Amino acid sequence: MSPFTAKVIGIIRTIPPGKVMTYGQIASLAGSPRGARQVARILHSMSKKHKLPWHRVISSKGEISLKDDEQKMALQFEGVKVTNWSINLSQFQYHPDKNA
DNA sequence: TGAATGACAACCC
DNA sequence: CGGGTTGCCATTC
Repeated sequence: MSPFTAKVIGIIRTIPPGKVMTYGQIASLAGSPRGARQVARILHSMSKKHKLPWHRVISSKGEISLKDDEQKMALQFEGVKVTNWSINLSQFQYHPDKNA
């Protein structure tokens, strides 16, 4: 467990319903702008052990990676329009408040 | 300790 | 615009 991992988890937990974040964005906020893959690995490995809203984490193209029906339905339920596994980032990507 | 992996991202053709 | 390849970096074996 590295500070990066803990930070990534913390960031994911801050994603509000109806919003999504990309791996690269999360990785960047976590301190590793190139660590998008680690974010993916963290989700893959820790999501079950943590109560992370991993379904709000998508690829930079605004698409669901797993193409999991549960994830898609969860997002739609929160208000995110998921069209053919794609999401309108400009409309649903979450921009964290630097003021926090 | 060293090598391989991976829910990605960016670049090139 | 679409498809394929390379780079990145922490985690895992």
